[in-house]
Amino acid sequence: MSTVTKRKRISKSREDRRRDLLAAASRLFAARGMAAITVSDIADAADVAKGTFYLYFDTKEDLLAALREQLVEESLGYIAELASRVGQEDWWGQVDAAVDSSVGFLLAHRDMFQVFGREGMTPATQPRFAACERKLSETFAAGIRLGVEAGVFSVTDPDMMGVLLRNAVEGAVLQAIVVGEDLDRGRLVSAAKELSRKALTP
Amino acid sequence: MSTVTKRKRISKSREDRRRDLLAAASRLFAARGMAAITVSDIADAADVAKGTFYLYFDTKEDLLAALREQLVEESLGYIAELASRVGQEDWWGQVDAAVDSSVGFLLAHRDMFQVFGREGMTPATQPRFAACERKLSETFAAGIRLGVEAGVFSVTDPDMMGVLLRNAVEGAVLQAIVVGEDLDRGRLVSAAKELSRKALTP
Amino acid sequence: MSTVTKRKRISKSREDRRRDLLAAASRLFAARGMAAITVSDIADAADVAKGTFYLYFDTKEDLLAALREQLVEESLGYIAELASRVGQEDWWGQVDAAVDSSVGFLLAHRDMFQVFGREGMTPATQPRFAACERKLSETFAAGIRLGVEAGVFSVTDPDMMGVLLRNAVEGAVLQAIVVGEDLDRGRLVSAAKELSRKALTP
Amino acid sequence: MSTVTKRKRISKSREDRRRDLLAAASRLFAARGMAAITVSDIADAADVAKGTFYLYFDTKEDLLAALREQLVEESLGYIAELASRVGQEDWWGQVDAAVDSSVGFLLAHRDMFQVFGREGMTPATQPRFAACERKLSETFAAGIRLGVEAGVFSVTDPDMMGVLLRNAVEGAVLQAIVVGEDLDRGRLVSAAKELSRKALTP
DNA sequence: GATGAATGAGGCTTCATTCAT
DNA sequence: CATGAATGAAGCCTCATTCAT
Repeated sequence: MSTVTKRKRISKSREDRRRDLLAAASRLFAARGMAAITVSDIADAADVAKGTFYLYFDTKEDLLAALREQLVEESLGYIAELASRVGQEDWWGQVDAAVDSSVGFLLAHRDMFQVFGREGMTPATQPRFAACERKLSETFAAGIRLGVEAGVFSVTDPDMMGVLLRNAVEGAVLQAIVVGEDLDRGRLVSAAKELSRKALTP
Repeated sequence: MSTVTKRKRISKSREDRRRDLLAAASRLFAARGMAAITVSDIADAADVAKGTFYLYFDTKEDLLAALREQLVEESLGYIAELASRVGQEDWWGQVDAAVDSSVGFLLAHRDMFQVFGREGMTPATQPRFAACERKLSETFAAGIRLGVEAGVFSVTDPDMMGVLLRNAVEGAVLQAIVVGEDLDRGRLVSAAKELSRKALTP
Repeated sequence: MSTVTKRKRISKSREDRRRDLLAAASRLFAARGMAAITVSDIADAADVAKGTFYLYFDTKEDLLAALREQLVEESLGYIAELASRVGQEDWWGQVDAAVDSSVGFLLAHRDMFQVFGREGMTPATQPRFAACERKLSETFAAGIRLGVEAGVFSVTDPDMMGVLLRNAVEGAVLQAIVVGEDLDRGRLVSAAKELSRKALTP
Repeated sequence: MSTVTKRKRISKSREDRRRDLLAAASRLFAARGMAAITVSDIADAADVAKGTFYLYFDTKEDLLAALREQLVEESLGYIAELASRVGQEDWWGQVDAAVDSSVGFLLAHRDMFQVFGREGMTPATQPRFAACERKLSETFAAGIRLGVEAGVFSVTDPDMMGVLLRNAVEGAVLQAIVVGEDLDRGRLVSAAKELSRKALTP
């Protein structure tokens, strides 16, 4: 009598299964670090056999890429949304909204950022993210520049200020996520708004 | 396989050897990512035999820890230095100085930050760094608090503002380092000073 | 992974399906070598699902055996035909005919010989073929012996000469097949006839 | 208490170890067929750890290539030797000598021929051997042609006759090797000489 | 019957670590 | 001390075979 338990064969739609594997992987990566996770672990967590993994991804690296792509995709969506709001009437309201949505977005994808905010950004991997970050910074900068032109904001170097503000908020949230400490979201958002407003005030 | 190249037996002081290995490791990690570097690579780069590596470090993880400790140590030194300047007469000059030295410190240790800013911060590893970051934020916050008490600065939430400002500068520098793009240090420093001053201005 | 292509459910007679699979297999084996071909490849080439393969063969080895048996079967038929002509009046005509039909048979089954002339003849597999080869050599020898008794041929060791002549022709044809070079059939047949005749001449 | 037995670490010269591995591999391949043998089997048979195998060969395929090359090398040596004797005075003695040395060479390398006479000659692999066989046939043909020019031999198509005679002897020996039956070397050699002499006789 | 997603044993390969020289 | 060949655990991936639909 052995302890081996046979798995029930369950067929799922291709998309579902793929999602399961991606979700299992990001959960494990976030919890224990990419280097520590094997394909077996991922398959087990997704409740499929090891071989099944390879029905959905060519290699382990392929899954990584997919995870990366997923985050990039959603980030680009978020950036586009952000950009669409730029240049409306209420300039200071926009600043607040940008802070709010940034924090919201980061927290909504904490797992992914925990993974890629760290190990994922290997020399081999970062170009995709780098482009994304540049775009985000650029979006911030564009908003600031418009506000300056409209005579509402006043900044010496809008581009660099965009980079700094983005990193202030992003860094603070990620730090909290990675460290795993309880984040007082309210306090963070308030302080970030105060910082942003002051930064853009003439 | 592999081609054979004989090495001359060179005796160095224990400390020198150790330093060589650490330096080789951080260089390699920064260039190609931790996951891609083997003990062999490190030994080769330090121009010693693989076995020699184990005369200086118990395990590969041990070297990692040493590298980590090295960064933490230097960071703590830097933080202490920063702290020693807090509370002097010239409040705004202190702000500028903090920005200058932060950027300087980060750039001086770019390799290490490139390594640990990414993959090194595994769930298993971060507590040491976390403590360090907390200390740094706390030092910033202390300075701000004193300034507020002195009636020079005005901030609603000094602690959180410390975190935000630290991340603004640190994030901007690290982003540049990781991405490898040319950083216009002058512009960054100027913008960071502008941001810091505005943030603390009543 | 892999792109999905739906197949139409086509019902064929059991024998036809089996033949399709065998044909597909021998084609693939001949082209790319047995080791490189998977059950999937065979199923694809026969335009059926992988599972269908197992409705016609218990295992991959089972198909191999069937392929082997097929070749053995046809070889035995050919040998029987050869044997039936032994002992007729025109002795030298028989020699020529044997050469002609040998070359013809080998070329007609080039694929199979290309497969089994090589990898198929694993230690585990050859006994079936060995028996076949022995029978063929024996048939040649019998013909020679009769000719000797009839006073037409003259050979010291008919059995061994049968083995040698068989291998001369078979080897030359197979070499050409395996190498894939253009075989000048006419030249080969002429030379083989010259060799055979001289070998048996007093 | 477990049944695990530790291997004693024994260092050997690079060449010796390599030879051990090649020898172990060809022995196993000959006995059980290439497809059935794993790197583990080879390492075990050579009494080294699996990892050690990769200190001497990049991949399993690399060992195969080395084995192949070894056979090709020795074959070329043998061919060169054969060629060096062509065109001496005693024409018929040369014929006998060629038969003798052919049989000797084949038997001396039975293991290798048993391996490569079969599975090794995969579509991917044969070009190297093909060139070798062509060279051998060509050497035979050259000898025959010279004899014809000298007025000693008489053959219609020396090239093709070279191919046929080579295959007669080679095939007979290999057949015996592969099948594993006891070969009466004396009878084979005698018959082969008779065949060769008759083939070249005017 | 037919299908192809799912399974998991087993092969190949890497690399941290050990140890005889 | 230094060396680097040797070790073997462990990871990635393939593919023959099964089975729910």
